[in-house]
Amino acid sequence: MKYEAITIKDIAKALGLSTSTVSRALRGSYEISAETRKLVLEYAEKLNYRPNPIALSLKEKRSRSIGIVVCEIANNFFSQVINGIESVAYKKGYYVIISQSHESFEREVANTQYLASRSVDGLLVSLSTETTDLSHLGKLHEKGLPIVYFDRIPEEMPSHKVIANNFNGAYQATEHLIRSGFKRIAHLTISPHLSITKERLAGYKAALADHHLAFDESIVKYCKYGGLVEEETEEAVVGLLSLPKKPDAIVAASDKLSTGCLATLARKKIRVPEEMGIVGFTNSLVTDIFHPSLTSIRQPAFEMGQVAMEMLIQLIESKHPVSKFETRVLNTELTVRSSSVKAGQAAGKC
Amino acid sequence: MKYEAITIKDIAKALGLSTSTVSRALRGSYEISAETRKLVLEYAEKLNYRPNPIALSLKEKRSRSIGIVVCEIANNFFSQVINGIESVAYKKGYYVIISQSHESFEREVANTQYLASRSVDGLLVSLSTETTDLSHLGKLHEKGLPIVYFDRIPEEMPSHKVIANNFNGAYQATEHLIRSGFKRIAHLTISPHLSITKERLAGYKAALADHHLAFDESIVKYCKYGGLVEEETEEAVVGLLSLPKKPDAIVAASDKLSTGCLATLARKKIRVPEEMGIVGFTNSLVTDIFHPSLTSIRQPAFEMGQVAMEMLIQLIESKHPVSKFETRVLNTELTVRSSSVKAGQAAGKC
DNA sequence: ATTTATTGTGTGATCGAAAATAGTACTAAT
DNA sequence: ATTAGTACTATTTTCGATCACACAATAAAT
Repeated sequence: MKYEAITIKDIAKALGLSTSTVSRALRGSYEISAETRKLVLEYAEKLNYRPNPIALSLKEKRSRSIGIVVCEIANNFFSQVINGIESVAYKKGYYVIISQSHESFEREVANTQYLASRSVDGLLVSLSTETTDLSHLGKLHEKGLPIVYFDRIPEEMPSHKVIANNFNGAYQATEHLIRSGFKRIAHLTISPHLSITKERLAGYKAALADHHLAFDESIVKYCKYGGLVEEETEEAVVGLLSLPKKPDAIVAASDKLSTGCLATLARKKIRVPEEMGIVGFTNSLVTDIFHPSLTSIRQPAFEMGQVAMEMLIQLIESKHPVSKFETRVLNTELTVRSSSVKAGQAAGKC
Repeated sequence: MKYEAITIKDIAKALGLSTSTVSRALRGSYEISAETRKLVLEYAEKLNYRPNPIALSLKEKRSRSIGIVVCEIANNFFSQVINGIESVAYKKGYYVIISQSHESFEREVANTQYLASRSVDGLLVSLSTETTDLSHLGKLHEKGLPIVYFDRIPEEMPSHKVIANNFNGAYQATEHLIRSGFKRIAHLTISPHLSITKERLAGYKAALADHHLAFDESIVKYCKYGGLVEEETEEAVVGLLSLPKKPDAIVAASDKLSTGCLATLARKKIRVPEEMGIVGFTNSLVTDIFHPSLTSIRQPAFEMGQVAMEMLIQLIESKHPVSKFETRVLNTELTVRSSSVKAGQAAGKC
């Protein structure tokens, strides 16, 4: 059972022309007579002819499609990034193939290989939490496949990159909690080797230092799968709660960690923000209707997707091999809601 | 700048063999001597040879990949369905290409055309709200492309289909509100011609009828884009609130409608459930931490994806054209939380 | 009348892999 | 000695589209 499309041969045979004449007529080549062109175009239109992209890919070694590799699409941040990518791709006539690694290194490798061999013209990649070995991407880069990294980037790879200002985001979050009167602020974050983890941790530390609070490694909790596994978040939060010197606030470094944290605290009947303040990195659209509403650091996800796609197109369409690479840093945005402001305490004041 | 992979020709040249010998050796054909086979396999292994899927697709008119067409991936329900699809596809060695229509008929047509011409072996489709003309799908079906529809299905198209028991879901939701003491229950739903809208509306009506409540068309609000456009939901809810005979509860028919409804009520300072009860169709994982926590009808999204993919594989791998089609109906699940239960009122009793 | 442009169209190679077909070389059977 | 059979390997075609090149027909220039 297979779908059979109309080919250039069918048209050629039907009109008694050669395939190359038909091809040229369809592409509007100047060397074809107006009559023949009209004949071919009308017939092609009637039969709803579409050139076979597979054959074109094979011939031209390009496909006008690009591949996306992310850990999960069931995630506000990534699905918004993808929408940004698509908005630019659609305008420029590129098709987008989305694949998920589910935070598995093996799946990430399989996906990048598949996409590359499928003649995508370029890749947009955000690393899985498991990824430390980058050779699968290094090899593709060496072979000249354009790659732009976003969000979770490999520091040492020479390529265009787009990230949020994670340092600033975490700094803002932490400082906001300090100014709201919290004294012992924990950090709930992802796998320690990810770029975003390091950047956010650095911002968190800097804010503590600038406000003369001691950094305490014991209240930094790393969730290997960034909240993808629910129990992991619960365990981390419970771990914080059972410390002898309990924290009074948490900076959560991702969407799932923020919601997982809120949910765990609710189950444990910890009142937020009275007993525990929270600021979360999240791109959820429903932070308003959380209980309590969640003070959040929002990343410019849609914009990140747009910028990444624009950079990728620039690489793809560049006539010369590009060797000067750029890292774009986009600003985050703090929105104060109830989860970080105790009653009677005005936020923002010192 | 293009990625160059190793081909069968490179191997043939390097080893002084013909391409067909290499091809057969790689495929383990019996007619190749053990020595030659070993030589080729080892060399191919060393160079990390991978057959070019584009060339294979062109030759064999199949690609071991399938296409998904949904309106939006930034949606709990659909991203969970996709995960279900992927879980089966991965096991069976199929690749998955995801595309979004963003509720636009035009994009849906473009996506299906593109996927078909890219030699996907089959399609998994959930219609956009704009779609009424089905000829793009009809043509592909006639040409023998296997298609399985899920969730938003075209009733008249002969094909396998998977849906949730939308009638029952809406019936349960409505009946639960009635039993919780609500007297005038509105219905907030999607575009009227979608299958899910009709099924849910029928369930809603049936529950009203069975409990001797009158059906009132004026408190059924249709949101053309199903909540994709925020203002639309707000407008619908405000419309309900400004009626002379205001409803005291709402059954919301989708994820975005449920959260949009909660958010609008919060902004308007309407207390839920005291002034307005809500039950929402949603697959959100964070219904617990909504304020108030949201009584929900959950659809078996992951399972729906699995079933759809299994059905599609069955169509693809069938030796004979399939003409007997099946519609699988999966059960929904009602979880009672605070948004539908007034203080002092036990839910579930009559 | 012959040569030279110009214009329009056909032939065949190409992309990568697979397979139908065609050899070749050798052994075994008659 | 001739033929049949076996065990390999090579040649060529195929998939759909494009393009370099070849060539034919006509018109214009000599």
